Amino acid sequence: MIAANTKWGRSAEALGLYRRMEREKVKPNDVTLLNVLAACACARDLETAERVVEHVKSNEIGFSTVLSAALMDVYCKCGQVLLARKIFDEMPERNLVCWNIMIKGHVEDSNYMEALNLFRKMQFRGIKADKVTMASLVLACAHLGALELGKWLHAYIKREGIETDVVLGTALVDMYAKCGSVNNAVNMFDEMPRRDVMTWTALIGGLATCGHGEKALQMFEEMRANGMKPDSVTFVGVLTACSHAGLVEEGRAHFDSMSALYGIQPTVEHYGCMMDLFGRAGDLEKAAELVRTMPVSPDYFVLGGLLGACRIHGNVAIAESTSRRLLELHPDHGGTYVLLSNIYSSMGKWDEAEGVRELMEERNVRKPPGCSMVEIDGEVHEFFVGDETHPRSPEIYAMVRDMIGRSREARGDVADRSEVPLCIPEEEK
DNA sequence: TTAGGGTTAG
Repeated sequence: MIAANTKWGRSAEALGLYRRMEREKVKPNDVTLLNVLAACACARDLETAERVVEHVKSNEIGFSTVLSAALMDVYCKCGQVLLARKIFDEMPERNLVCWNIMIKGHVEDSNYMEALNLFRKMQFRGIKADKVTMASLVLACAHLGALELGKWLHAYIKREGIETDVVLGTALVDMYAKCGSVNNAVNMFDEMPRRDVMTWTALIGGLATCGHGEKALQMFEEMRANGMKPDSVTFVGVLTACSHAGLVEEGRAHFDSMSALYGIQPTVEHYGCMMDLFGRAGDLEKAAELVRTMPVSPDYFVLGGLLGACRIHGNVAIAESTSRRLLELHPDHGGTYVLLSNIYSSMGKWDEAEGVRELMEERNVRKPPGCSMVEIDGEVHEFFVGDETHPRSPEIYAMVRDMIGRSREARGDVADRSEVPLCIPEEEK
């Protein structure tokens, strides 16, 4: 009963059954506890997992490889990666599943380098990776923006004859799109023999954020023509495509079709996209009105996005009311202060800008420095804003200068590329 | 009866 409930996504019922066993003093065996841990992993229930650990210890059941793996997975999913890693490091025997759980755990913890490190160790020990290992590693590359590494993983998958099923295929589509390689994402998508909603959604969202809004909407039409039903996440991609491509009316129509045609109720994410749609298009009043009237309360993303739009379009009034709300919600978030102060200073309101900086000082709020990662020759380098200590800094700044120059040229902002500063000016650090 | 992988707004 516990296994079946877990399998069908009813982890609360599964955990309820385990509590009932405890009450009725029915002794679980190792298989019961394994299933309970699987339910804990689904429900992110650390407390019950700790009760299972106590039970294993006090009843001389012992931690088999499988039971330890299940526990590691609970720890990873509950954000306790170090606890999982301790079990992993102390295990007398590790099979492929253990490695896969730990690699995914590090990826979820944003520790992509450690995930890739484990993959290296795995190869060193002669353990063959499978499609599950690869999906996690490809995801790590997607987060890092490590295109060359991602391409290498793709080649490795082909060379080792690892099956590219719909999950791994979707991960590759997503990785290529997140690394900005639209052609590779589309090619991967075309190559796949089977695609599901997530595959289509990954491509649509990827095209949208890479600046191919029209193509994303075209794929959305193709998706529907293929009889594939979009879900709530698909619409986030569709609305992103509209806002990035400046297609206000299309965006509005798609937003309305969500509930009318598909019975999908818009969530805060979708309202965020709509706010962005109006904000990017320069209609700050409409963006602000949407934030005022939306049926779900706007979160940090929505309000922060509105404040960002105010900076782009230089709207002080809406910026002030929005940052008031943001500062009430998150008084120790440095980004809000910096953004508001930059809005003031960009309009020559130096006293107000200084006032915000002083408030920040008073409240002892710090803004963590912005950080970028750049991949050169398959190696990922991390740079902080104004960082000149990295040995490859001059090269990176030259690249950034060139990129900014090109985008300004494309927008017609600056004709002469030499006007773009080589280093980030002191005051922006 | 038995552990692992993919899509989400500024």
